[in-house]
Amino acid sequence: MTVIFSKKCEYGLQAVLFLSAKGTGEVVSADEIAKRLNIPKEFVSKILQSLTESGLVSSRKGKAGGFSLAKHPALIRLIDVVAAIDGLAIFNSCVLGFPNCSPDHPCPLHEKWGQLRSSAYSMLTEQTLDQLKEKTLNKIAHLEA
Amino acid sequence: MTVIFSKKCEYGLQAVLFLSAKGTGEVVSADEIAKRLNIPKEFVSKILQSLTESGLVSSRKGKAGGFSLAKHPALIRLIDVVAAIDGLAIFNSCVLGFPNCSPDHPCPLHEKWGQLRSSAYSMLTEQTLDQLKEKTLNKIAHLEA
DNA sequence: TCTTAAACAGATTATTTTATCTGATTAAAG
DNA sequence: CTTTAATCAGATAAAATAATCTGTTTAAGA
Ligand code: SF4
Ligand code: SF4
Repeated sequence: MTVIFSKKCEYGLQAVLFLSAKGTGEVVSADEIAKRLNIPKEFVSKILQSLTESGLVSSRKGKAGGFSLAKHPALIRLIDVVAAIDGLAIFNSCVLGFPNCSPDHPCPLHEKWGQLRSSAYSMLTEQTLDQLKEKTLNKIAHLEA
Repeated sequence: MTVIFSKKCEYGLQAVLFLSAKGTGEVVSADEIAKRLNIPKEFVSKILQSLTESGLVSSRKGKAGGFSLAKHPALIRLIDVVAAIDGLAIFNSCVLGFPNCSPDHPCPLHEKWGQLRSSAYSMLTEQTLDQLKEKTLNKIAHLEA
């Protein structure tokens, strides 16, 4: 198998997009998130807890508790979520798994891959949650299909 | 962690690049490959066996046996190796892990990610082993560093 | 106050991926 | 013909990732 983001990170991104689509202040329970996104409840709960520690999400305990975004969606970039969960190592290491990735000792794909890597990084840095609200709502609406 | 290719695939690509750098006909033992690339011998051996089944590599048993490319390096594209090991699912599925990836029900990143995905695919399709010989040799030479 | 529903913390299990082992087969070379 | 060094096949072990469980704390609302 080939993967870009870990499951943790995928779920984290989905959940955070969902929270932003719900509205900035709104508190949503892990249970609802899990049901709407069809992902394991306990798992997404753990992930959101860790994002709470990272300061991207805030949580409220007790009945009617749940999670919400800790900042305005315009201030949360996708890269922030990725950095918090998977880290940024991928943007600094070799596609081919060779050690010592650097322009001094480039691997055979350095030139071409480096460009893609930068593009991906730029994309994740430029995209903020608010920009994706419309599309997120649309995707979630058709999720059962 | 975040990954593009599995370890299997990384090692497979490295090994195949190494074989091509060695010269088309030359037979190299798994032992030598493993030592030069600093990867587990038994593992790379298994991987090359599977690539033999796929028809990209050919093998010779017995003393002085080993592996060599089954075709001219100009005829082996990187995508062929990836397809044989990791498969092509990544080029057909959602970065965010949403189900039902398709232009009909695009996920929030579809537009931007789709472009990167295509670029990556093109790159792997265009690059053949022979084009990377020089750079591979150079990388391997500095591998200990 | 009591019940209920939530986050939270930490342990545990399950699954997948990565790596190793064991023995069989094959072929080169003395 | 025997030794040696290799692939190969299949089982096994180790590590990482994904998922679940168990119990505690917290707060809302009846
Ligand atoms: S191509 Fe070279 S420099 Fe680029 S990631 Fe691979 S090893 Fe590193
Ligand atoms: S962006 Fe949409 S269409 Fe593209 S991979 Fe993700 S779900 Fe699929």
